[in-house]
Amino acid sequence: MRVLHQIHAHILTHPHLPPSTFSFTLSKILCFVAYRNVTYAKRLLSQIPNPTIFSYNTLIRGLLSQNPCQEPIFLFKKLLHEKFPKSNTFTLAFLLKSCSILAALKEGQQIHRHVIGSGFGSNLFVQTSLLNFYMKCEEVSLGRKVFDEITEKNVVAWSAMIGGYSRVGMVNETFRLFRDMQRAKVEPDGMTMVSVISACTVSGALDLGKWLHAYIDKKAIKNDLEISTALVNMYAKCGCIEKAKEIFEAMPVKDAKAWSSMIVGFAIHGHAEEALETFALMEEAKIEPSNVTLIGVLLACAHGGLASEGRKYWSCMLKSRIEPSIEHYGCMVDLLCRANLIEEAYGFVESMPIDPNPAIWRTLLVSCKKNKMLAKGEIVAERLLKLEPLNAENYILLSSLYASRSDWVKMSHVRKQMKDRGIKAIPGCSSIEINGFVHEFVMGDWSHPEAKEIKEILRDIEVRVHGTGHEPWIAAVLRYVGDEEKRDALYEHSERLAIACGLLKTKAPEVIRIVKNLRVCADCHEVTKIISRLYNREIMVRDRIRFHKFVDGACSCRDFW
DNA sequence: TTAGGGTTAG
Repeated sequence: MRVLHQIHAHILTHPHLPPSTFSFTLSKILCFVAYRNVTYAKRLLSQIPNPTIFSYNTLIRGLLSQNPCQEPIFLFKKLLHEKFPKSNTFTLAFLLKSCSILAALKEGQQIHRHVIGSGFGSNLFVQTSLLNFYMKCEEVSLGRKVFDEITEKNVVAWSAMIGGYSRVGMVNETFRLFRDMQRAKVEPDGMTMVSVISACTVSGALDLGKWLHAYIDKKAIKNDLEISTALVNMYAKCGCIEKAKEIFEAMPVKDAKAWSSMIVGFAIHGHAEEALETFALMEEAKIEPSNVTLIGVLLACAHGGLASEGRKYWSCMLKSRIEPSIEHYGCMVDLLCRANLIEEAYGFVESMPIDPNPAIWRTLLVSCKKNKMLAKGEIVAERLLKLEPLNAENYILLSSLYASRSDWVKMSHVRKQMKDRGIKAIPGCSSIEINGFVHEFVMGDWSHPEAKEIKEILRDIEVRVHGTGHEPWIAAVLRYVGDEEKRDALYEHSERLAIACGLLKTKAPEVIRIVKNLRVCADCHEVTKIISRLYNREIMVRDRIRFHKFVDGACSCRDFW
């Protein structure tokens, strides 16, 4: 920067330079400066007489590397208003990038209209930026339309579309497009692979993930830091923590993201000690922990029941450069609640310098319910319902708190409140990958082509589980129906449909791997334990919070979740 | 005379 300042000063003090050289040199300095110091870049731009579009583009690109802001859009409006200099494909691509960062749909669509009007609609860079913008705004069909209109699709265009599908969770579309890309004879690169692996991570598609891993080796795609991190994350989230560890240990270079992936992986598997050992090794390796690393560490302490260690890491964090975020506070509340330190957790929430979010109040309410703390639970529920009056889960929790104390009057009052307000529960959704296809199940949805066979397996499960003396915990079902229907409702919980599908379509010793969008309910947890014993199958369930490994009638979480 | 689009740990 010092040298740049000197050149800048030299130019300004030599006004005899030809105007074109003067402008060109300043615009070159602007290039170097834009990423580092936007304020300085703006001053430079103001010193260039009649700056070309190149200089404006440089500034816009610099602004993109800063915190997300509307400034590129304001700058574009100014250019449009002044009609000079005219924007080019670079301007439009950078602006679309800005809109994608902000997920600014309206502004991006205005730029799209400008793209068409200015005749740049067939420029590959602009098209790729457009499709990426729509996908970041989760406008999937608009993004796909732009993609389909690209005549010469290169690896970047394919990757942008694949990455877009992956981000919005359209797993089967991600894989389908990846296969289309191969058919189109476009070779995927590292970035493409990271996106496809990430889709496996989200959906828990282990077999596809393993296939991709082999594909990377076969095609000799450079197995760099990003790919290795994606693989560590994929194996950990697909239930293979040992394989994740193997890849992680073989990595020659590890950054904070790689370390965090491993730590979070151990944490969600309930391997608290290994998570903390890994964190200690990270510190030894002098890699600065990030905010996510600390979330992993606190998560590990919470799931491992290590309250005092958690407090220790918390106070270390307060002394560090990491600003505790709402997620960190959430982890601490979870940690204290799991250790049944509910009063301490409540005090902690009361003293938070930032407003507690619904998730934090819900954690407290779950604990109050578990410990049948009615008075405290009512206070917590009031705060929660004020913040989030439309979430069915909150009413279900409060209702089961009353149920746990046999307060049927208050329980039915909550149910009525829920009914009057027209609040419906978020449907549970579970998935299972079989032969490269992810089957999704929503509670009570029988649209699966093999629904009849799945129903037969469910009936078999019901009879056999009943034979062990298990009584369904029907208080978990909040519906205005008789007990029999409630029993049926439990048997139609999405994870049971997915487990039944796994039993139908796979054979032992293959592990049945399920991914669920919500937490596993108490009855499903109990029944899955029984199924693992009765059918002699290992069942892995990844719920919203963590992994459960069911083997021979027991769960790896030791019923602590 | 200058430059560009796609990924990555919660």
